[in-house]
Amino acid sequence: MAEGEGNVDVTMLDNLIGYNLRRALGVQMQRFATAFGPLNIRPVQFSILGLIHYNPEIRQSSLGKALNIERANIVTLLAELEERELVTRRTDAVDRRSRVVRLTPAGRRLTLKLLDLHDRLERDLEARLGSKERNELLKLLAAFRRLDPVPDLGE
Amino acid sequence: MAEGEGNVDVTMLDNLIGYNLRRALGVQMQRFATAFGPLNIRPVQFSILGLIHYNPEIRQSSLGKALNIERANIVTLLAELEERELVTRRTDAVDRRSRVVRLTPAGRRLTLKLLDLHDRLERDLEARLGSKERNELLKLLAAFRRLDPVPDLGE
DNA sequence: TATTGTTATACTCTATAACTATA
DNA sequence: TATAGTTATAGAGTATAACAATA
Repeated sequence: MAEGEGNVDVTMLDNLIGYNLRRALGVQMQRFATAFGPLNIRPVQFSILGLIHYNPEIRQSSLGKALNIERANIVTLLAELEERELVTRRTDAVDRRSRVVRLTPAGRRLTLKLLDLHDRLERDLEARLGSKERNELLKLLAAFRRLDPVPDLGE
Repeated sequence: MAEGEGNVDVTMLDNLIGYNLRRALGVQMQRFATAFGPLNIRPVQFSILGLIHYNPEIRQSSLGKALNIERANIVTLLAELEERELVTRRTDAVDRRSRVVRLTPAGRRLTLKLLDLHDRLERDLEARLGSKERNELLKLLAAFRRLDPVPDLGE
C-alpha cells in the first residue's frame, strides 16, 4: 500500500446533491449494463421501446418530448432501432410532417423480455435497498424533477 | 395545439429508478449551470477544486480515485485548471511517479467563492424541496452508491 | 512487476444550426 | 409562420490501449 492512499477527506463530496446523483446514476448504469448489456440494449433504448409498447402508434415528436430528447437526437436513436428491425417509422396520414413509430413483432417480443428483466432488476433493488426506501427515493426524485431549474440564490 | 399532443402515457418512465435519477440530475445540472456558468465552472471542476481545498497537497492519483475519474481523464481536467492558474502540479519528492496538486492563491480565492455560492444553491434546494426531504434524499443516494453494481436477477 | 502520468482514440450523450417538407 | 424530421457538427463525459518513468 502506497503512502497517501485512502486518507482523503471526502466529506465535502458527500454533501453535494449533484455529485451524489451522478454517482448513484453510475451505480445504476452498471447494474443496468450487467442485466441488459448481453441483449445489446442501452438505457435510452429501453426507455424508447417501453414507451412505444405502452403507447402504440406514438409520433416521433411525442416520443422525444416525453423522454426529453432533442428531436435531432431521436432520429439517430430510432434509426438504430429500425435497422435492428425492432421498430417501424411511417409517415402519418393525418399530418404528413409527422412519423408514427410502431414496434415490430420482434420488437414487441424483445420489449416484453426487457420489461420482465427490468422487473427483476427492480426487485433486486428492493431486496438490497429496502422496498420502503426505494419508494421514498422514487418519490423524492420525482419531486426533484419538478423543481424550477432556475435557483434563487439570494443577495 | 396539434392532435396527439400531451396524451402520452408516461407511467412506465415514472417507475424507472435510472430514468428518474437521470432526469433529476438534469435538473440539478441546469441549476448548477445557472449559478456557476457565469464563473465558467463545470460540476467536475467544482468537485476537484473543493476536494483540493479540503485536502491540500493531494496527489493527482488520489484525486482521481476519490472522484472516480479515470487517471487518463484527470490529466486533461487538471491541465485546464492549471492553464487558468487555479492549481499547480509538482512532482512528489517522496514518490517521483506522483504529482502533488495544490491550489494557487487565485484558486483558493475562487474556491471560497464557489463554496459560498454552492451553500446558497443548497439552501435554495432546502427551501424548495424541504430540509428534511433534502437530507433524506442525500441519505438514500448515499445508500444507493454503496450497492453492489452486480445485481442478482434470480432464475 | 505494479503504479503514475501521459497521449491518443473512440463512443455516447447532449445541444445547436441549417435545411426540406408540410401545416 | 410554425412545426416535424433530417443532417452535420461540436463539446463534454467516459472508457481503453499503449507507452515512459519510477517504485
